[in-house]
Amino acid sequence: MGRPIRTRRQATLASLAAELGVSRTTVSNAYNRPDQLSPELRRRVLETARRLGYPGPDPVARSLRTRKAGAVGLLLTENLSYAFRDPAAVGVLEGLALACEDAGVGLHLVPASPGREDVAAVHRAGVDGFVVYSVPDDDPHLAAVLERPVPTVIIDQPSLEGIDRVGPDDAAAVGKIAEHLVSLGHRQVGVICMRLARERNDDFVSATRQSGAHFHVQRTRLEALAVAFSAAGVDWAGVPVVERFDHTVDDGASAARQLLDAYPQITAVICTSDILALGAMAEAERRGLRVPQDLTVTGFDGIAEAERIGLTTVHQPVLEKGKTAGRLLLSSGERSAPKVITLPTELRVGRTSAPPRTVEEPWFGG
Amino acid sequence: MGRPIRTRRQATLASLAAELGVSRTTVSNAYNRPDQLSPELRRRVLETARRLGYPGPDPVARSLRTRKAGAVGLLLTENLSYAFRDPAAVGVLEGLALACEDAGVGLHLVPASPGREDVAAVHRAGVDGFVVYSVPDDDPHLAAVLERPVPTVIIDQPSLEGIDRVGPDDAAAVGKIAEHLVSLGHRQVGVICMRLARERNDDFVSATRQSGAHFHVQRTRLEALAVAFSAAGVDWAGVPVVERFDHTVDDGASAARQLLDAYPQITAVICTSDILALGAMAEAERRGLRVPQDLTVTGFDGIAEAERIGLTTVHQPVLEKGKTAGRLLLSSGERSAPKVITLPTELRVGRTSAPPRTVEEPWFGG
DNA sequence: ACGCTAATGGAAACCGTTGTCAGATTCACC
DNA sequence: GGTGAATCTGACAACGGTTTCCATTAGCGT
Repeated sequence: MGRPIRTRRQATLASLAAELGVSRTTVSNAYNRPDQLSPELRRRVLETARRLGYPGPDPVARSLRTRKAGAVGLLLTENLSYAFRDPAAVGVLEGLALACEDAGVGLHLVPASPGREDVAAVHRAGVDGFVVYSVPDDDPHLAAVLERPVPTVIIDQPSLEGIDRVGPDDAAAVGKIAEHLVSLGHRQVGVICMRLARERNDDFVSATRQSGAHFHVQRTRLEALAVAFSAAGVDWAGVPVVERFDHTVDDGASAARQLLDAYPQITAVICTSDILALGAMAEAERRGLRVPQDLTVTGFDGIAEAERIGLTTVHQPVLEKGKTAGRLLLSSGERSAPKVITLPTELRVGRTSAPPRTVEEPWFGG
Repeated sequence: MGRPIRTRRQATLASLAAELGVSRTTVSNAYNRPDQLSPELRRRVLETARRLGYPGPDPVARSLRTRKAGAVGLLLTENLSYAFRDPAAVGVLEGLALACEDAGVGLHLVPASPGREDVAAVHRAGVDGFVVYSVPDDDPHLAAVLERPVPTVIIDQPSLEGIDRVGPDDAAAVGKIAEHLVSLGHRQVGVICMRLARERNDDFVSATRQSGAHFHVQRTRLEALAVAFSAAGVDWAGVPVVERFDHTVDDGASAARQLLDAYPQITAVICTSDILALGAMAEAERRGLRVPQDLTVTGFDGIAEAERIGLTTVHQPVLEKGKTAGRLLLSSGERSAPKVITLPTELRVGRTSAPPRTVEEPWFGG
């Protein structure tokens, strides 16, 4: 047996029909509408197809004719590794893939080349719709997607007029963390966050860069922290924020180092992701700080590893996020009003947060 | 501004040409060959396109004509979550995605519906090639892929005639683990492995099931273990092997429980993945066994979390695996002989393996 | 003025299907 | 053997582009 040898020219539906002495319609029906022709003929068609090495109707031609690509596009952040190394992002991906699988459609990862502003890939993608996840709000790829005449759902992005959207209640979630820390007595805190814009800045973050951040989630979280701490009487302008462009445990560690070197009095490190928090914990250990006795560390996302080590974090339903987006997109038939879906988050207090050292004595000056 | 309102019928290249009073060729050239028409005319074309809300040439029609889909298909195991929850699999995915990004082509995840034997998705995928990863060797989807007249690369699969293949030197890798354990003095070992076939079996594995496993990697690893331990004088038939269909930390834990309940004398648990090993460690802790003093645990894959906790494991270059497969596929121009690429692995001894308790005394009865 | 070359735009074939609709064939049944 | 119903089949027109020649025009040196 073995696979058919691919000689010169591929067989087509037409050539198959000619070989059989039937019309193209009949061959097409043999594949797509078995009830439209006799079982006997169908058997003959399929057998001849096998003999001729005809692989069945060409998917592209079919798509053109039916105006259905059978796939949805996913536009991810420029840096793919960023997405794949973050379990939270992978969770979204998984949820989306599951929704697609349920619907029997493919998931097409659009190659959004980082360097060149090559939007062509967006134009080249044969898809019936797009999901856009975690790209900066000024990304040209996003603009290109919006120009395509197909339904689109955005995840974790600022609202766009007329576009479906799904995201967690980020502000509320961050509020829970802040409230937790404030109630524990922390007043000297530092923040480690992910990239805020497309330009690299592995350093402390100025106020203007904070408020001008192009990554919606990060901006929202920082703003919510500012609000919550200000409300608790902490001067937000005095709270150091360290940014890291790449999103790895090592970067979290180096950020923590930078933060604690400059502000040793800090009692709590707030990280805007669990991955960064893992790094912060490693750095704490490296410098002999006990967590949580000497230093409180919090994360964000609620990834599995965080749970295993007991990280205090805010859990968000990443799988649901992807699934919901997928379902929203795939169900977008003749819906009228665009939908906005907000998913719940949950504070999970672990073993990495405790009152600050200086508060160990019950009375402290106020 | 806002996005163009999609009234009745989409503009097409033809309608745009008519509006402009030029030929379709010219409009097409405006997009694809700017050097073929005057800048002035091109500007006019593009501007009119914007005005009419023409989103540029239809990708599907283009693909049909050019016979290039601009995407490669990825056929994953039936159960998507299985793939996404395993950092090793995600690493492969990442590598593949990176290779695709470099080449500017999309990555199309084929929805291989678990239940129904719905091979149609494979036929429906408009792609220029396929990568097949971690599917059982009797999977109908795999057969369907091989029937498509496009190049294919398989990862971690048994060799197929005429098909490019990339995989780690699994047998050698396992040999290193076995050798390590044997040299530490372990003779009473147990094994925890992933699913061996498409039918669920969350239980001990018979010899026939072992040798008849349809997942190539798992079968290879078990066989290599058998060889290595037999060579060391251990009767492989007496070594218990527990299988888990799902691939989660919890499943690893439950497998370890089942194993240790039945064989408390075991001194080392060999897991065929790090994820399972993490579960085994959790179970050891639960029953008060110290690792490695009371129990040695080893994994496989070398995922990041394993490294962080110091798991003894075999590291395989998962990212490279995906990248290599992608490059192989995308470079398959007029190559003659199919290539087989074997990637190196490396034993990483961590803090979870040590000599067995009973060997603490230098002399022990033989 | 004249021919030659380069630049520019156009006509038509083709990519491989699907879907519609009308016509052909078969068939059971009276 | 006639008749209508049921079942198949075939012709043809899209689907929305790309690409290979060709034709025209413009530029230019002499």
